[in-house]
Amino acid sequence: MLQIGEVADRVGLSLRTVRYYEEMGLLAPADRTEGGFRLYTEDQVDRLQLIKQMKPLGFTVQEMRALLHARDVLVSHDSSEEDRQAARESLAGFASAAAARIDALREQLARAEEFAKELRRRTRKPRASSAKR
Amino acid sequence: MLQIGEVADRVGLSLRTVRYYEEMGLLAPADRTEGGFRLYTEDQVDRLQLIKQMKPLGFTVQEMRALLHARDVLVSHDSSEEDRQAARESLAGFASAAAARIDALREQLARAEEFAKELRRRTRKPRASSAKR
DNA sequence: TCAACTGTTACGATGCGTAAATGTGC
DNA sequence: AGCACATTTACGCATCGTAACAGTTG
Repeated sequence: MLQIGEVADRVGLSLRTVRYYEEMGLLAPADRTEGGFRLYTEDQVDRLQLIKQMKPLGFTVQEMRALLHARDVLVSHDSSEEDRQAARESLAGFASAAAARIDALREQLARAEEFAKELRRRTRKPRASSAKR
Repeated sequence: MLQIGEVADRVGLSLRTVRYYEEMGLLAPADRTEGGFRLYTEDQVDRLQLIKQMKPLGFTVQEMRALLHARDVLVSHDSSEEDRQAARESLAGFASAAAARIDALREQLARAEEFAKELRRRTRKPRASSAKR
């Protein structure tokens, strides 16, 4: 069982963020010490990693909660086939959303590269001040 | 001279965003009508385009203001050589920051793709329920 | 007992969205 | 005169950062 500091360190999130995700219902600590310190299992560290992977794709916390719920249903061994089916559909939705966002990211990247290039161009001191433009 | 709606449309920003950037000191309208309507020049539209290009790289509004200021110094014909030099250094800093963020974006993209793939994998209904894991 | 860690609470920053009530332009 | 467009003001939201102050752990 790990304390929040260890967990945050390993996943690369701040304590605040971990607590925030808890507040938002993404993951509650498996246990607490007598004094109230949060205690986490390795599984929960994985869950946090998953969350951290989703974030850059711009999913909101609510969406992440939904996705995690679907995952939970699929992972659990005692969920009905209907639930599983719904969960799979939910995941499929997220998968295509993720694909769309990845495309957007790719476009962003391309434009950002253009921009950076332009920036470097402006940075170079013009030789003979042949003011073009 | 264009009104804010035209400008926002052409650049692809909301009115709110344009006004917000003004509030933050990124660009003031070149003029106003008698009644107070903001009026912009084509140059200002370009400036907004530039701002819009920077945003995806995660620069804060303050950073954008600094970068735009540096650009202004370089573009202006009556700025001292010291100012120009400082501006070039500032731009160089932004250029390397941009490069770093582009690298980060690229990494994000790669991980996002992994993630999406994983998501699609979970989505497929397992054939004979050979519960692996 | 001390240092390092954690707890809760709460206010702040960023970047806008979104009304509400009103005025302007053509 | 009408209707689209604009103005200011202001509150709301997501996602944390950052104290402040107190308690816990080893």
